[in-house]
Amino acid sequence: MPFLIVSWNINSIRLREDLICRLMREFRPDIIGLQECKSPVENIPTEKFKKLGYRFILAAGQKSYNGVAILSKLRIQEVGRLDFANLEQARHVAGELENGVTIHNVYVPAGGDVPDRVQNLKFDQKLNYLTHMTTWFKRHKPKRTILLGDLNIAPREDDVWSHKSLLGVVSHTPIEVEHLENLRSSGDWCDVTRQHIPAGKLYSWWSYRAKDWRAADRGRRLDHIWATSDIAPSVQSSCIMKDVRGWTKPSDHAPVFAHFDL
DNA sequence: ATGGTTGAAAGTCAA
Repeated sequence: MPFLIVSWNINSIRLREDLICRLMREFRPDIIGLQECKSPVENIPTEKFKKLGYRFILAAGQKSYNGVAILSKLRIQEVGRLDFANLEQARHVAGELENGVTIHNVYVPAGGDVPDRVQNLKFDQKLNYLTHMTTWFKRHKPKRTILLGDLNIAPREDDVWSHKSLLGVVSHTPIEVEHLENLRSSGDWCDVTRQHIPAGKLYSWWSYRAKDWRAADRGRRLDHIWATSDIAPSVQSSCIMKDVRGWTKPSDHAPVFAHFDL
């Protein structure tokens, strides 16, 4: 069964409702994992999504911050909303498709500005969040599972516009990369985007602060789609839709796509 | 070295 799955940090699901509908119309993905919905679940607009065929909606929400959702054309049953480092923040929702594939949608804490876990509580929480996730997946030994979301780490030199300039910048520091690598090995995960595009600069996020984000092109690949090694070979393709970053009133993140054929 | 923008929501806080 072929299906197209997307991960997209939407930076407000209410403000971006029409942008999500445009993505649905233009690319017709089967499943969309959203992060930074910034809305309580009861205030998430669902009518237009359902009219476009996305009848199955799972969400974890809170006021103003964080928030994740899965919008799906395929029947999906919620299997958990985990609070990995006990932060009491809506950063995870998981569901299971009828073909037995489990999808974890995660919004890893950004971690603040100072890359020091003593000076900066938010950085400490980010690393703790990754450690708790790692422990959880080691215990649960996932199979036929997809992990996607804004992981807020760009692990490789070619995942950032300048490796040298960003070594001390939260999102690309060695300790974060090490934590992400520990998470990756926790479930025998395969980064399916890099499986399909093994080399070259690749970004999913460009700051709002640049005068011309496209010309400056100072991006980072913070958004990821992973699959366990049993289903990773069934990925036909993966890409980041950079043009979406240039749509009217965009999110600062572009959506990541993966095409599976299971 | 610094400041630049956006969003939620009404203060700033977070990214």
